[in-house]
Amino acid sequence: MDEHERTEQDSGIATRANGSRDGNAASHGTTVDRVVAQLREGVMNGTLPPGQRLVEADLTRDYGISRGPVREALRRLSAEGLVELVPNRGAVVRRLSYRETIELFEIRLPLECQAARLATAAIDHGDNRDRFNAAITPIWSDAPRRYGTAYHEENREFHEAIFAICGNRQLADLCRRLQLPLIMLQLSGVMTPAMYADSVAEHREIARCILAGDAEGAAAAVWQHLRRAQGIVEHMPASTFRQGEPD
Amino acid sequence: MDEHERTEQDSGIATRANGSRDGNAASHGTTVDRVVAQLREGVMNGTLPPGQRLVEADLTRDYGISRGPVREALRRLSAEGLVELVPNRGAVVRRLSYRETIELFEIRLPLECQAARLATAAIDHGDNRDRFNAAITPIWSDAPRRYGTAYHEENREFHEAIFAICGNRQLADLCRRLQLPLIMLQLSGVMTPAMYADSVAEHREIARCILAGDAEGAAAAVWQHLRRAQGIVEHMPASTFRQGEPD
DNA sequence: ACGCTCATTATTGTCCTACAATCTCGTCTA
DNA sequence: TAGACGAGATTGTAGGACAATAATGAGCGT
Repeated sequence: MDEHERTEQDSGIATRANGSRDGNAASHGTTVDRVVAQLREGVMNGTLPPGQRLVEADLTRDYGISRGPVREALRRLSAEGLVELVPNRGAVVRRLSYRETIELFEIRLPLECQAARLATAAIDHGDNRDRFNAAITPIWSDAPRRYGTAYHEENREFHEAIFAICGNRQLADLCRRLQLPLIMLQLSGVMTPAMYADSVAEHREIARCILAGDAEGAAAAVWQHLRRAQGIVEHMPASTFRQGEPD
Repeated sequence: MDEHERTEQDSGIATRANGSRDGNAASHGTTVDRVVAQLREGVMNGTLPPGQRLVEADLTRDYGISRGPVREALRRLSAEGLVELVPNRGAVVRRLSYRETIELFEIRLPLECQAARLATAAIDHGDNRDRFNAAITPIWSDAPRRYGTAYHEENREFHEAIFAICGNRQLADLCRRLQLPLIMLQLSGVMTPAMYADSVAEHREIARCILAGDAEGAAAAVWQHLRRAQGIVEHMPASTFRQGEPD
């Protein structure tokens, strides 16, 4: 249902087409927060495809704000890794090269393992066990998984459940930022039902270890989970990635 | 007028890799780069102590530039973790709480282990072995270590040598950013000669594993190395850290 | 004296305009 | 055809202005 009806404006910025699922940011945020949220949303839901240029002048017009906040929003998204800033050339929605994608997995692997370890250690602090159980209920469902973004969402929420109880806010933030980048979206496009099944089984194993207090088991399960995902990415068509690596 | 852009994601820029070997921004960098470099320098050498306020108006005056670049420099340093941005209050040189410090170690641990693994795997690519050997020669010296910043520098360069050959630029950048934060500086103030000896011995063990191709051994050695450093930090006086945790 | 409200001040957030610096691209020339 | 060149597009920076917000301190009543 999301069309490519972006042929009217120069840079096709999603003015208001998206249904702003996270309306909270718009409420008390500053102008910059609002713009960052909207641009992020646009990138995540595909309205702003990788490689799309983000011209300051267009953004000031589309959002009705001045260049100051626009520039700051772009820097912030750049720090998040969602857009790329080229000196004197402006910002474009980031497009990962094959190598960068693998590099991100090499970072996520040990990091999410650590998050799983810490989550296991903290599972009985406060109401962590209850919150964790509540957050991961979907993974126990035997209903067949829906394709694409639907499962992508279940996956994201499962990992988020781990970050949420790991007790290390900086680690959690870092993991979230590394998960954002759009590989996941592209990933959901090439997954087969069998792959979904594998993924769900791995989620269950991870959850089992965490709930049982087996930190190293959880870490190993996360490692295996991400390695398999990395394997899928490695077999994606070259056209998925940005070409022309330096080096 | 010309309407041939934005047809797809091939808006031309995507293939433009960053050609900037950003060795040192001071040379041909933009205004912002210059300010960032100077402020970073000030934070690292103690001219700007933790907690020091960085008021935009003062900086515009001191550096003779307008507010735009000043603001951008502060955001960039904030992304680096060197300054803290408080809404409507401005920027202050970051001061880590005890908990934040521990959290950073929990991130560095698995990350630097991974860097050591990757470095071991890449030790025989290109001239990595030669470069690595050249960079770590100081650790083999039997001369007694000098206190304080002198050893701090040797330590930093040793870890840098690992990052440099690990083959994962994003991981290396991340590790560097996590090392920056000023714990290390404060750390060098409380170390005894025995601690220096331990640290050097651990460096040698790490180097031995990497050169011998023992990835897991190197990872384990890095783990132990950082755990010991973390142990030292845990026993530092409370006054070292920022008080008053949010939460 | 004490605590509270309220004006004052300091500082950031945003807008505006303008110009310099740099990049892109089409055209013209040799 | 290759290369120089110039026009247009876009970012980088300057400078001034005002609004929004948080810290400060004075005055007030009890």
